[in-house]
Amino acid sequence: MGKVKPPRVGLAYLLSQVGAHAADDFARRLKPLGLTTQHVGILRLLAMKPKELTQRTLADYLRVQPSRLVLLLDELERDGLVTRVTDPDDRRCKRLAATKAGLARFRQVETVTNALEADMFEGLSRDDRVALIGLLRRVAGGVGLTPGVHPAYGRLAEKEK
Amino acid sequence: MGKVKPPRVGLAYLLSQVGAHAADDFARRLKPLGLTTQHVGILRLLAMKPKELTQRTLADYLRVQPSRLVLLLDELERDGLVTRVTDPDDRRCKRLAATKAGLARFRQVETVTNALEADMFEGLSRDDRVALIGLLRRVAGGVGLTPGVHPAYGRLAEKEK
DNA sequence: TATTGTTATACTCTATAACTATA
DNA sequence: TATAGTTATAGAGTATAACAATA
Repeated sequence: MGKVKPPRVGLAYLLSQVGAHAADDFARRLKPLGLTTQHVGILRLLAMKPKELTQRTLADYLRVQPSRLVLLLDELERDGLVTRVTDPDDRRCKRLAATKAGLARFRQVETVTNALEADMFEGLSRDDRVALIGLLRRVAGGVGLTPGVHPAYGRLAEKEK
Repeated sequence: MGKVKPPRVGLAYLLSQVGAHAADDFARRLKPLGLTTQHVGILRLLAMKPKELTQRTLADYLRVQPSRLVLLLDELERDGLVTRVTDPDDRRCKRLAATKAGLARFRQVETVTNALEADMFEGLSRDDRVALIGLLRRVAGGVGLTPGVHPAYGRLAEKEK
């Protein structure tokens, strides 16, 4: 069945392959918590308790379609993790905030993340990990990635260039 | 508009973020060639001129659904990059091969890849790149990734575990 | 008239199962 | 009966445009 020799691939491929594995593994571990990576991206920001964060601001930052954000927030709100409150000063806007349950759920996510990293980088020493982080940060900075904003959110990146 | 402070993220997140960027950038550069990353995954294997490669074998190796592979091969065949020949010994099987045009197209892909890597890792020295490759290979090996098989092909990875 | 959030719609990608032809 | 390839169908994700409420 498996008579196929592995082809040679470059650094970018390797990076994308390992990165995709990390994302898949994370998504799998998130499932028992009833969350997707997109939910977590939202919770991660709301957990910092930013003031005056509206759906529009969040959509712009994460590069999600506002219409997509509606559905994601519907789910988070239904589970009691997030609140949407109409702004009294501008009744068009809704102020977003994480609930206590939302913050607690996010701490669970952090536990999941720690477990993932422990497994995934088991073979790497402390120094190795520091070196890897440093190299990746330099690449990320070089190509202009925003810290904490995952490209998978909006594939509109294609249009920007 | 952008009053959001960047949250702290870990190594796995950084990896997935940079990896997703690499994949997006590659897909963007592939578009003028009329190919997707999935097409390239197939071409990459066929460019090694393996003997007796059938659709079933390819699907198992790449972890694509056979039904999905049909469509991908339809496109590659329509563009004259790949041939499907019914095996005379077992008329159910089709032997796959890259055409001359297919091999030429794949060389163009390699040029695109080189350009991508030159841009993406511009800020890294030769030694940095070697170090990064080494670290990533160790992670890839540690989590059991198959060289040259991108997780994005089959999301059925979720079921295996 | 412009903007926020929402709804409706279409399109792509993936997954499943049913079908055919061969064995 | 089992397998290789194909087709059909349904589901999730994404994108666009249209819409109601508010400014």
